[in-house]
Amino acid sequence: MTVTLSNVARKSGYSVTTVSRALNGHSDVNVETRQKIEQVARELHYYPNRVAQQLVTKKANVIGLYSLDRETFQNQFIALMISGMMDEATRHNFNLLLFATQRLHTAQDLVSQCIHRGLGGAVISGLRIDEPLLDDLVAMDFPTVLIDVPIEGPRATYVSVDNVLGASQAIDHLADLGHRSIGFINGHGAAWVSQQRYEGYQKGMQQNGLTPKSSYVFEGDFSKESGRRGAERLLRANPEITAIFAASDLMAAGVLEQLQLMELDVPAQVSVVGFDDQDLSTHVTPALTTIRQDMYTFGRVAAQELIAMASDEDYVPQHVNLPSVLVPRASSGPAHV
Amino acid sequence: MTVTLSNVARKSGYSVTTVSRALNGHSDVNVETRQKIEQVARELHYYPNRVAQQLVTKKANVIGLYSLDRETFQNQFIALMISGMMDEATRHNFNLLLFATQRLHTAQDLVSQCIHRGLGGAVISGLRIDEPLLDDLVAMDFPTVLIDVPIEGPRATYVSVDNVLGASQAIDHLADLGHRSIGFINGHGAAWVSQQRYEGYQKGMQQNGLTPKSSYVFEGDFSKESGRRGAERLLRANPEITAIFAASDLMAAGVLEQLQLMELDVPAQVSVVGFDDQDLSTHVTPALTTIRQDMYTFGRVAAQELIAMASDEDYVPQHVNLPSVLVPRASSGPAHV
DNA sequence: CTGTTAGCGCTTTCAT
DNA sequence: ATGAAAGCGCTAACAG
Repeated sequence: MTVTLSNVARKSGYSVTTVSRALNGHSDVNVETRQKIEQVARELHYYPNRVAQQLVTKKANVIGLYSLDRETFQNQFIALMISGMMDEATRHNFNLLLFATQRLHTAQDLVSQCIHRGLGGAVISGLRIDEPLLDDLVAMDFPTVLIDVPIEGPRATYVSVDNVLGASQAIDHLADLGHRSIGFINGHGAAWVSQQRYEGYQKGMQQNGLTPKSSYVFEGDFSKESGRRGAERLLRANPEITAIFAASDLMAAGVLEQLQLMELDVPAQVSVVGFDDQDLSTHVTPALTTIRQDMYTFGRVAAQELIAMASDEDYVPQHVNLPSVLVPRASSGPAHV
Repeated sequence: MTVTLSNVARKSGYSVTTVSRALNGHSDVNVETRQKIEQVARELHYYPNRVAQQLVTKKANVIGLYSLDRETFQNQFIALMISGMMDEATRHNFNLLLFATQRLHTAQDLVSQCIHRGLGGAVISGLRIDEPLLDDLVAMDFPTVLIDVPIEGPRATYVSVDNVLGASQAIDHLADLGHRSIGFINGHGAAWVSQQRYEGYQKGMQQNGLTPKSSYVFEGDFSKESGRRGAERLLRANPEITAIFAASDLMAAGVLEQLQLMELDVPAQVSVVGFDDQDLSTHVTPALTTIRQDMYTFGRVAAQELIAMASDEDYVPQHVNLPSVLVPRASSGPAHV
């Protein structure tokens, strides 16, 4: 049924070894021999059995993506990342294996599983900052790239934007528009990015001569509903607020919804800025001003680092800081007087 | 470095064979022996090498997803499907491998590649109805599940909703609200679903005693922009139109945008109905009335059929018709008089 | 340049 | 109930 090397060998009259070398482009094969063999291989529709290849070379041509947060998986964030990883993997003749899991066990188990599945490395997304196995993981000599978790080691690195900068860009933008009372709706504290964006909010306020009051900050959980609730709270407690910065587009969409409910015009009465620049930011009304992070590139870069590590023992992984870009749209405008 | 069967064998004092059988739950192993072996395996953090397993059993525990349309990949449609496939795969101890490719070569090549990569079967999404290799593919004795392409064979089937019904449900809903002039913005004709939804539109009109004029139909391409353009055309050519049914939520979002531009109130002046029920349908204003198809379940069911085929030579694949459900929201209302 | 031999880690007859 | 031996399809020394 399936065509193997020895089929090609028999039909071409050469040994399995020679056929293998010919097909793998080794230099120690006669040109004519190679051509004949390639010809036969084509006729027979031969494709190397990757499984057998992998078993013997122990060189995995597979990278994996672990997505820890199931809900996360369903939004565009991860879809774009997968897309980027896929492109990069394809380019290097790697395959992409997907896993979703609620929780990771020990780092050792995780790594064993990966290795035995033939993975050359794994991207892990959705890890909480307080995840106990984090430290073990970096010590593990297994190529790992983390998304939005600041970990570095000889075989581990991470990809992120500068979230402090990103958040302060948002505040700068609003301050430039004359806003002085700026509320902040953050994601849940277990995410590293939340801590960073909070820091960026503080920094942004300060560098614009504004004092961040603690009542200006609401901790949401990245969901739309938490954005809605946050806007309600913030505005009820601080009627002077003229702008809200939400740490995700989805939460910003919730803010928009709540403002409409409260019959507050955006941006005439309240300006709103999100974070991510997912598609939904152009679907809502008004279109969201937001801080863009390019998840497709996250995926590409993560895969790139992983493949480099998997292919070269000595490759030293690089932490990659991707740019965060302010995308001004209709949801932000001059502060009313 | 990695723990193998023979490590466990040596440490436990049994032969590789026995250890293998013990760990695989064969009945011909002494209970105590099994316990001892399991104990050692646990201590050593043993995990079976899937690659080796696969090579010898030729039973692939991997299924693949081919996504043919790159743009498609980036929307929620495919992300939810992946999520569903992943859950189902995990449940059955299968892995999920991802591929994106612009075009497929011959069916034979596709299948060879899959087999040599160790795939037990593949889900293919984004195939055009006129794809030449379709016929070969079903003849191929390789487990295949197609998404939204009506193909059936001994080892092939497809998953879809009844798109004719879905579209007619949309028209029924609008007709019930008193609309008589209903425009239709379709997806591109190369998609099977477009043909079906067109048929459903016609049928829906007729069964409500309405005559579908050809000028009421616009062929878009599933993009938001084409929805916007469609609304513009339809309304310019037929000012009497009071409702528009778009064959995707994204196009419906474009319709909404255009109507706002034209200062037509939704739903007071024009009602809008979409198709899919993606998240964006609740992000737009007003929230979209739409025909829901559950892509997560698409993924689960597709994986299920695939795994059943891959695990059992004799399993006869079932075409699965998932329900389409009208989800009434704010974008549709009574026809104005 | 080409072939012989060995072995990756595992499962599976076939004996015992 | 357990073990010895063979082999899945391939690559990698090592000879010649």
